Order: sequence, then C-alpha cells, then structure tokens
Amino acid sequence: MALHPFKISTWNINSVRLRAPNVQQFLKAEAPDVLCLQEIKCQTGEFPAKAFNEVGYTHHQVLGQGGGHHGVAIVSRHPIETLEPQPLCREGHARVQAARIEGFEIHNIYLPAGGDVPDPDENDKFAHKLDFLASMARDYSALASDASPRILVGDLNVAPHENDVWSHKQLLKIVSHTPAETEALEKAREAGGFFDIARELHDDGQKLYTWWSYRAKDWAASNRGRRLDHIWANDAAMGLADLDSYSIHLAWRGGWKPSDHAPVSSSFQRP
Amino acid sequence: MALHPFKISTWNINSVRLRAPNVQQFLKAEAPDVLCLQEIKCQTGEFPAKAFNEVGYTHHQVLGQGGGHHGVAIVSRHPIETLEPQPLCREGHARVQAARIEGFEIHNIYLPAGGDVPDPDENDKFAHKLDFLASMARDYSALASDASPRILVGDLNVAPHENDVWSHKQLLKIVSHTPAETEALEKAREAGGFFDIARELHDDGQKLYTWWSYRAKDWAASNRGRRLDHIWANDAAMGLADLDSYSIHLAWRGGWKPSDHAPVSSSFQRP
DNA sequence: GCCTTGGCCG
DNA sequence: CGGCCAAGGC
Repeated sequence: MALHPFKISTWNINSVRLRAPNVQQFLKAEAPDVLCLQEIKCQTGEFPAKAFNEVGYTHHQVLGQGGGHHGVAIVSRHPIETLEPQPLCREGHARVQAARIEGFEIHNIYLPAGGDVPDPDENDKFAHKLDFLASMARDYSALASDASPRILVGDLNVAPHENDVWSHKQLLKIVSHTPAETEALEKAREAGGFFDIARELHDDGQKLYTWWSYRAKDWAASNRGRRLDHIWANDAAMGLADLDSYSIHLAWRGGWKPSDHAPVSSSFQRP
Repeated sequence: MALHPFKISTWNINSVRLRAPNVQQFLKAEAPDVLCLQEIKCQTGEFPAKAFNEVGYTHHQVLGQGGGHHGVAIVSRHPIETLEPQPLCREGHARVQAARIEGFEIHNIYLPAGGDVPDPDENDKFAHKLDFLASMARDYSALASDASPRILVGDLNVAPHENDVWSHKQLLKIVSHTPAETEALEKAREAGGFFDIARELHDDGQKLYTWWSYRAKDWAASNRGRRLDHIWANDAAMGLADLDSYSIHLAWRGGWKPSDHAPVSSSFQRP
C-alpha cells in the first residue's frame, strides 16, 4: 500500500444538522479524504458547513432538498471538481451527485427506499425504485467505456446477497431484498463494470450489515441487520483498491443519537 | 421564624417530562415542603413519578390531560389529603386542584392564557379567561368564611400591578395586563380574602417578574418580563407568613432547557 | 424508533 | 422560541 492512500467513506446520516457532532467526531477519528453523505434532510443553504470546516473538510458539494427529504453531500479535504450526475431519478429528488477528487470519479447515490409493498403496480415508490435501478444499468454502462478510476458509493437500499441480510428466507418478500431488486442491482453493477468492494474482500458466506432498524429494542443484541450501503469500484479503481482497508464502522451505529446506518470506508492507492 | 417553616413553591414547568431533571435539581437546591406545578403537559399516567420519588417527594397529586395541554400537579414530602377543587373551568381542562398538606389548604391553579385578542366577543379564549376569573371570585368568596390557613398558588396568567410588567403603558392592550383582567383578578383575590404575598413584601414601585418570553433574543438583557405566577394567602395563612422568605428563583429561567417561567417560593410557620 | 414538516398554543 | 401533536417516510 502507498504511504498516502485515498480513503473514501459513505454514511447515510439521517439528518446532517442533528448529527453534525457525530460527523465531526467520525471525521476526526477516521480521517477519510472524502465523505459521501445521504439523507442530509436539509436544504442546500442549511447545510452545517462550519462543522465540516472546523475539522478540515473545507470542500463541500451539497445537493439539498426541502420538505425534510433525501439530500446528498460530498465533503472533502481536497478540491472538488463537480461533474454532471447521471439523470437517474425520474422524480427530480436530490439523490445523485458526481465529482472528481484527487483523480477519482466519485458517484454518490441515495437510492429510493421503495415503500412497503414490493409490487410496482400497487406501489409507485417500488416502481420508482425499479426504474431508478434500470436507469443505473443504462447510464453507467454508457460510462463504462471511459476507464478513469471510478468509485460509486451510497445508500443503495438493496441488500443483494443472501448474507447481506440477517435472514435471507424471511426477507425475500421484504423490500430491499426481493429478487426484483437484488437482480436489478447486480445487473446495474455489472453493466457499469463495477466491483462490490465488500464482497471482493469477504466471501459470500460472511454476514455483512451496514443498517439496523431503529425499531429493534437492542439492535446490537438482535443484530437483524442489512447491507444497504455500498462501495463499488470500476476496473481502474479496483486495481488501486486496498481491499483489507474495507471497514464497516459499527461503533457509529451506537453512541449519542446515532443514525440507523453505520458509515463504511475503503482506501485506494492514488492514480 | 419557627425552626421548621413550611415552604411552598409554584412553577409553570412547560412539560414536566422534558424538564424532570430541572425539577429534580430545583427540589434538591430549594427543598420546599410542597411544589405546585402547572402545564405539566402529560396525561396523569405519564407523570414522571420516579424523578420526584428519587429526591424525597413521594406524595403526588396529579391532574393530567391529553393532547399536550395544561395539566397541574402537587408534589410533597408530606402526605397529601385530596380536597374537592373549585369548579372554575367551564371547559373541563385540567387546571385546578386542591389539597390539604401539613394543616394548610393548598389550591393550585393554571388560569387560561386567554389568546391574543382582548375582546370576549371576538375571542372565545379571552371570554373563558374572564369567566374563569369571575368564577374564582364567586367560589373563593364562598370559601372565605372557613378560616383555615389557605394558600392559593399558580400561573394566573395575569400581571395585576403596573410594575408587574416591564411596560405598563405598552401592555395595557396586551392579554395578561388589560384592565378587564387585572381588575377581575384583584376582585377574585379580595373576594377570597387573599393577600398577594409578593406585594405584601415589596412595595408597588418595585418591578417583579416571574415570566419572560422564549421569543426574546436575550431574556435577561432585555428583561421584558411579567409577574404571572402568584402566591396568595388568606388571613390565617398570612398570620403565619414569613414575608422575607418570598423569592423568585431567577436562576431557573436560565440553564439547561429552561421553562419560560421561574419558580416562586414562600415560607410559613406551621399552624 | 427516530427523523422530518406544519399547525396550534403560549 | 419552544413545547405539544399529527402525518409521512424509512
């Protein structure tokens, strides 16, 4: 591994204003080069920029939304070159952004959760999710021929493998783990020429979770998690990946007013 | 003054569940025999009894209400004998309770705030407030012949004197200080044979406030207060009063998540 | 469960 | 400004 790897983290923060202290502490502790946030739940102008500046993350690319919904942001210790994001969201939600940082193309995605009923005819939100996944396959396959190092991260709201959920059997009809979703996600990943960093490191028999419901009495004891948060790398980035650096930062699911998602990180050699 | 005076405090707590820590600290610091609370904003069954038990206030008389409105409670280090309250509130709100503790009749009242427009024909809430005040005069005059020591406390939502508000002139048409209210309150007090402890101690030229709006940028600096919280004593209780003990506990208007009201206390010799 | 918003109230 | 509630979302 090079002396100065490029470390990227992704975290569904479930309100960045409420959890600015958590994020500050996380950045101090893990010191990634770049942090991609989802569900910031604020307007662009309400982003707590100061909290990030204070700890050295002075470059911000914020895509906020009103109504307390969605919203994504990239914060970085290095300058950010804004890229045109893929037009994945037919609803115009603040869910997708792209940037170039330190020679890496970074794509940050908050994929629609999809509601409760896994039927696109009955549930518009599920239809939107499948539509978003189909767009991903289309848009990223168009990009795949451009072989610059590309990392896609975010809360994709799909747990693709059997061991990405606490019970494959019990979740097969639960949105996030239905075959329609897991197959569409795998198809999108492959169409974009991406590798799933977590599963490149860990074999498929290994349980991996990044999200635990708030509703559990004791999330850690019952450990009914799902792996909804992902780091994908294309060929060029995969060649630079330090697989062993992949980490799900469990500690941040606990502590003071935690998000229901843990942050996830991985490091790469610089291109 | 006797060695073991009877100390009573009153505090509009604006949610007793949220501010259970504040109340605990107050009780530890001021150690009254009895604390009367208003705006507990919880149902009777949701009252945080444990917080009071922990600091020695094991006797509770709680009159809660749903919908997050009103609610009054008496907590005491001594046994409480429940008395029938006066039927002052035509709306059936949880606003009035009465008890006997250590030989004192205690009446705890949360008087209707009265809305914004000081006109009973336009504003039902103001009409209700005037109606409540008229009921007080009627009901307590009926009680006045019973000369047992009687103390009436609570958030009466009226600042009767010129120096019970930061600007008499500017508040004459503001609900809480209109002549209709201040005259009705004085009439109720006199009809019940009560003395206003604060004004028995302090002359009318002295500004006295117990409430400061949350809306002020700096409540202490601007000091635009009103005296809405009162301790009244009938003849028998007045004869036992230690006037010098009267205190508005300003410190509790500040600190961690304060109520917009400060607690008020006074001590009496035991009957 | 834990966020958001927006309304009612003071 | 800051309690409460009721929805809507995940």
